[in-house]
Amino acid sequence: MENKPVKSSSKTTPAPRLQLDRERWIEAAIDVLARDGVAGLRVESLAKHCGVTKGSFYWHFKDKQALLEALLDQWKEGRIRDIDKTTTVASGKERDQLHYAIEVYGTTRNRKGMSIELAVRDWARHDAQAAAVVELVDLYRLECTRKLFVATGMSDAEAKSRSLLLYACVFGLSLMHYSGFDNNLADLKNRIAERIIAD
Amino acid sequence: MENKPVKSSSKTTPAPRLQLDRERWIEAAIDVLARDGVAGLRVESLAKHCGVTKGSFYWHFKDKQALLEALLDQWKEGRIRDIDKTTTVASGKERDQLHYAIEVYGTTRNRKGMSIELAVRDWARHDAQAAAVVELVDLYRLECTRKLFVATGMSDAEAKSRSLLLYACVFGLSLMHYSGFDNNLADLKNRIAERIIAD
DNA sequence: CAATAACCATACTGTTTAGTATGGAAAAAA
DNA sequence: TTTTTTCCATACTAAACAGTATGGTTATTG
Repeated sequence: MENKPVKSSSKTTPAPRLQLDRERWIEAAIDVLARDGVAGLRVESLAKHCGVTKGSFYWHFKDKQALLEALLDQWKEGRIRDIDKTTTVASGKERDQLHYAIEVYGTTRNRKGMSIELAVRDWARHDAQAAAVVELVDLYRLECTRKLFVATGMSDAEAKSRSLLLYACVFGLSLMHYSGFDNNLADLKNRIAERIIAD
Repeated sequence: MENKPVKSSSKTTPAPRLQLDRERWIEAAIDVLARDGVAGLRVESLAKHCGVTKGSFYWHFKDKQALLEALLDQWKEGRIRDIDKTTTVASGKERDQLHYAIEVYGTTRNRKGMSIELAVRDWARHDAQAAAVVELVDLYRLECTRKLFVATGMSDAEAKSRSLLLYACVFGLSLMHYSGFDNNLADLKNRIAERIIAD
């Protein structure tokens, strides 16, 4: 049926090509996920996007559900890594890092990442597995920034509320259409960041 | 093709049944929208949900697109009415009303309303028409709460940033899975609300 | 009552899916 | 080189879907 990538069934070298090709499918799927959401994830169009037919797909994956699960897993791992990287900082620089955490998600360079984020969250509204992964990632995120806030001298309760406020705001902003609200959005964002982080 | 509801084609009484039945379809569609999102809106299942067949649907609507447009229009009108009701308040009570605006969306009683909100916003990510409606509603909302913040004595720029922060937080919170983050979520929410509203 | 319009069911068409069965090419192993 | 494994194309099935054509039923109007 499906191939366990790493565990080579024969004796000598574990063929690396297997996992690479599977990764290729997942990467393409993430592209589609970012652009069209889970509802837009169709096996045949995905195969077309990869330049093959779905005969290939059903060799690498048992069914569509298997791809979705691999997708969730991939996303989870990537997020954890990214959160670690974003919230690990030298002592004393915590406040700067919190500002950075707010800004990263707003930049156009991270547009695709936010699209995936929103797609997964919408997915989680109708799928228990996706919801579980989102919850895990959210709790990890909240915990990491909580520590940063504590390091700036806040009480634990206050740090928790700030941590929650920070991510709620980041995701909420990406959900809204406010470009016409003001002609100095940079100033607005600065004020918001200050409000979230400052004492 | 399609029936213009109010404008009665004959002479005497404008039959009220026409518009009522069309409303009935739209209401059912909003139910499905809240539960399954736009992708879950299928003509036949919707008809089943109404206890009829799709023969009825295609009498009331030209096609699926016509229903979607009616849906957006209905949502827009409802939102504007609700925003007016929520942000119109006696002078001096503005701060209380801002607190109320935050709380309403969080209550379980408004769970369906928030589901629709999120469904429409996800819809807007792939559809220009929906995006335009969301932008209109967002700007209206932001403007209304901006006035409230100004009434509490803030500068215009600060009021704008608070207004944006308020709704970003409200929608962002509904997007996150944080119930396991703390065992006193009420305290967390109170702190957040204070942070958004207080000087 | 007769006739017209409003409303809906049934029975189609065509398209798009997920998934299977099978065979064939290419590479690795024997 | 022969054989096996890997990998993919082609050709199906079955179901879900949007939309149409048509006829029947109920209510409304003349």
